[in-house]
Order: sequence, then structure tokens, then C-alpha cells
Amino acid sequence: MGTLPARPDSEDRPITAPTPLTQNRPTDDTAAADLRNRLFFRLYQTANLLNKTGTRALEQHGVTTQQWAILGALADRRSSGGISVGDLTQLLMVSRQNLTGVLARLEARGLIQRMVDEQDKRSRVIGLTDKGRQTWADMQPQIADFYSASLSGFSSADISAAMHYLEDLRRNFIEVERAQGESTDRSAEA
Amino acid sequence: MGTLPARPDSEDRPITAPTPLTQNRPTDDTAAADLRNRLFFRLYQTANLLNKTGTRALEQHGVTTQQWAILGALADRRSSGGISVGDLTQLLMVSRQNLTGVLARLEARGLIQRMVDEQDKRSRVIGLTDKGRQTWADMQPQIADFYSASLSGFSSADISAAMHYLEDLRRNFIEVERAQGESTDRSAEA
DNA sequence: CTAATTAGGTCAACATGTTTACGGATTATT
DNA sequence: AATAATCCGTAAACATGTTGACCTAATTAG
Repeated sequence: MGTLPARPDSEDRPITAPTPLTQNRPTDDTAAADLRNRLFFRLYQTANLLNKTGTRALEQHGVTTQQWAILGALADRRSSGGISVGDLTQLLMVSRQNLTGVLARLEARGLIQRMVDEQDKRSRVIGLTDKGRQTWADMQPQIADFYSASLSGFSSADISAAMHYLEDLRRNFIEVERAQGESTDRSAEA
Repeated sequence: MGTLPARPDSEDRPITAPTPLTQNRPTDDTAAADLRNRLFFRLYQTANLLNKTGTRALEQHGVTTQQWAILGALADRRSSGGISVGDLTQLLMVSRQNLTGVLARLEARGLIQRMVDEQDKRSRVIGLTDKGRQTWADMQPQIADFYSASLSGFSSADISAAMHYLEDLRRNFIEVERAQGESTDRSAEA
């Protein structure tokens, strides 16, 4: 490692430089930009780690974080009747094409099943199989351990506050996504 | 710990068909488990959206969020002499093999260059090319717009607090990762 | 009853991430 | 000097994400 900069350790510093465009003007502007840079970089890093450590925590069940999220959604009481693919894409914030692949893998393993919705025969209702329910139950100890380890030092208030910030961020992202879709004219209808 | 199934969402209803679920009164345990579930699910959703909207925001530059992160790290003043691949993997929290691919793409586009470190000839020093510096400069307006839109409604204190929570979470994840590596004995190191 | 819309599947191309494994060069250790 | 450890590239297999395009079936709007 040696003398090269960029130390992710302890009290690390900004990752991206304050925009060189604004030149050296150590005003509130550059400080604010720096703060924003760090926030998004933290989000990027933390998300990478969530997938890595989360998948490894459930390694013995052969379930990735994405599959974990899907199984969790299906295990929810409110999903007892099953969830349509469309609702799932909106819930997980991923594309339909991507979800098809993950669902195919889960179906191949016998954890979920696809049934035609009798109300709307275009729609497929995704639901847990008995094996899927069993797998979900088996996962709980590892999930609990993962939560405890990952939230070490977090009080209930901390968790609540963190979730609140993430929720606001998510909501803004959704708005950004909507605006981007508009400019590119993807689903112009309103 | 909680033994009830996860509920990725509690506020956004539009998940599935109307399924009234006025059931047993939630104890503190289930409420705590619910809170944790939602936090991690929010993180998962938000990360998905960050990559999606972030990449699209920089679409005109053909730069993804990952490349964005790398260019930002290289543009940092502390990286003026370049960054080693090893430092980059630690900074971005991704594997070396993954980084090789992304760096190859950036190098093919002429945005970065790899040089042999004269101090340690095993090490490659990654640095921005002039074209990379120019691209980074060109990206700044879109980055600023993206930040503004994504952080709409966030005060400086909010950003700071959100970053703090993400940092704590990240630190815990790193600890989890270390523990996982120990148990599986991947990189046995003290 | 046509016509448009919607719900999903599928296929393809691509970028990103993981893992295991091997190899080559260099540096550090004994 | 021989051995070990480190840095990095490469390869393969896999899961995950994106986009675009095309297709089928079913529902809905005219």
C-alpha cells in the first residue's frame, strides 16, 4: 500500500474531489459538494457490502440478498394470496426482465410457484411453495444474526432515523426516475 | 429474536390484492424485527435506484455509477500521483477481479491509464488521462443536478446525519465481512 | 367488434458483482 | 539462495442489474 492516498480506513476522507471547476474557493459551496459526494459514495459502498455480506450470511441456504428480498416479500402476511410480477417489480425497484430470471431460478429450486391469476389471466401470481416456506423459516436464525451484527450499536431510534433518511432518498430517486423517463419520453400518457 | 416473517414494507400498500391483516398485536420483538427488515429493504431499494438513476443521469457521458465512483476517486487531489489497484478495491469495496474489468473498459475508452509503480513493480498505478480529466469536468453539471434532485428536502444536517448512519452501517458490514472471512478461512490474516 | 393497451415471457447485448483457480512477476522472509 | 508472501491479470462460472425489441395472450376502450 505505501504512500498512496485514499485511505478507506478509520476517519476517512472525501472520495471524490470538490469539483475542480469551481476552483479553490473553500466556501460553503465546496464543503457542501464534498458532503454530498461522501454521502453517495457511502451509499455505494454500503450497498456493495450489503450484497456481499448478506449473501454470504445465507450461504448455507444458497440464497442471495435478492432472493432473500423476494422470499421475504412473499412470506409477508399481506402476500398470502400471492403477488403479481408487476407488483414485485415495483416493490423491489428492478426491471421486469431481471425479475423473470430470478423468479425462474427460484422456481427451478422449487421455492416459489407461478400461477395464472383467474381474475386477470394475463397476470401470474407468485407464491411460496411449502418448500419455500420451509426455507424461509430455516433462514430466520441467520437473518437474525446478520441483523444483530450489522446493527451493532444502533438503537431503535437510530434504526428508525436511518430508515427515514433512506426513505426520503428513495422517494427522491423515484422522482428523479420519473423525470428521466419523461424527458426521454418513455411512458408518456398523462 | 423475532421469529415472524419479514415485511419489507409496511407503508406502501400497493403490494397485492386487498388482504386485511388485522391480526395479533405486535409485540416489541416483532416490531423491532419489522423495523430492521424495513431498514435493510430500504437500503436494497435505494441502492438499486441509485445505480439506475445515477447511470441514467450521466447517460450522455456513457459513464455508469461505478465508473463515476472510480473517476471521482482518481480526480481527488490525494490521488494526484495515482492509485494502486489494491487501494481502489479497498476504497470501492469490490473484488479485484471485478475492478480489472471496469478498469479495462475505462482504459479502452482512454479515460484512465495503468502505469507500473517504480517503487513496487508488482503494483500498477491507475491515473486519469487528460481525456479522463476532461470527461470528469464535463460530468460536473450533471452530477450537481443529480445531487440536487436526489437530496431535495435535505438540509446539511440531514446529509450529515444520513452519512453518519451509513458510515456506521458500513463499518459494521466490514466487521461482519471480516468475521465471515475468518470462519470460512478465506484470507486467514490477523 | 376492431383497436389499443396491458401483463409477462423471451432473447440479446451489455455492465457489474461474486467466487475459485491459476500464473507471472516482484518483493519480503528465513 | 530458497521459500513465502504480495500485486495483479486472466479465465470461467454464476447471479444480478440495465436496455431494447419482439411476441402472445388477455383485457379494455372506441
